[in-house]
Amino acid sequence: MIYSKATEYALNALVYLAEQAPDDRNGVHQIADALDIPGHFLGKILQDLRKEKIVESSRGRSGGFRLARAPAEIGLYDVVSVLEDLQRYEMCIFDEYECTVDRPCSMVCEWNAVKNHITGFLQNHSLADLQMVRQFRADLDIPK
Amino acid sequence: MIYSKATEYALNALVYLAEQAPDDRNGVHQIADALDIPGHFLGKILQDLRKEKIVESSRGRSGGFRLARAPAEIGLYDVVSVLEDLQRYEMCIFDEYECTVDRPCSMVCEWNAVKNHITGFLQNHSLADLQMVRQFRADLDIPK
DNA sequence: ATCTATTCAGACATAAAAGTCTTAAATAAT
DNA sequence: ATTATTTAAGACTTTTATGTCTGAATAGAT
Repeated sequence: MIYSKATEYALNALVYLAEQAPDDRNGVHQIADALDIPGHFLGKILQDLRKEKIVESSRGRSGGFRLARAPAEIGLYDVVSVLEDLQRYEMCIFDEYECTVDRPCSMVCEWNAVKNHITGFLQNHSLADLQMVRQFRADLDIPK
Repeated sequence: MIYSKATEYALNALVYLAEQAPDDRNGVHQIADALDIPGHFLGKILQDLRKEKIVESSRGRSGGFRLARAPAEIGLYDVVSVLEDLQRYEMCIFDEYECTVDRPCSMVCEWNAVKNHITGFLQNHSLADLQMVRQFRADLDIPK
């Protein structure tokens, strides 16, 4: 993954939630155990996602997390931007300078196309797309 | 920058060296001062680059660093791979699984195209290209 | 009402990245 | 030979990312 562990865990947890019945509450430990990722860390990540209205939670005995809306309505860009500083990807490969269309670097530096590709991918795909990928893999028994 | 500080400093330092007379020795402090980056840290980075034969060094009174070959012969992939684990970029956006052409993920997941774009950029460009970018910017007085 | 499972919130701990410092070894100039 | 300058190497510190723990708040079950 080119992003942090937090983003990786978030994407996996969200796909997990997408695969459950839409109204089911899923406990942090249930998710963490199923995905084999650190439970308390996932808890913090889910709280961040909750603040951005990507998941909903309820406390108490049968509490847990669920998606705040349908997977197709949850864009990857929105998810990733919760946990990553995507401003980084607006910088030129060369250094910290910003690289925009009205600056010559963007003409010379094809890096611009690369970073637009990354950002575009995130903007044009949703959780539903990721979910489909995982389903394909499961169907074909792609090993860990 | 999507890469680490070390990579950023390395690219800047190498472009700096490319702009000097080919046989000149350039001291770490001279480079670090010119680029306003931490001197001792740069020293370690240059040692890593030396071990990979990207720069040469000589000790003593009029010692310093210089490029081991012409800028056009120094590929960005070679430089970046010294300081980054580029294996990361072969992983699927979804998780740590490897995503290759003979696996279904690569057909569904356009992420594959994104990461090939990144890797391809590095493989198809050299220090000389970066140097040209910097020259353009300097000529047009692009501010910091 | 009480018990218990659960999230919430934040403090705490560990690991990795980034940066600093010190000392040794090499070499050119004096 | 001595000295000043420079890289080489590694220990050390700081900062950020990752991960853990604890206790309080909440709400369903009994």
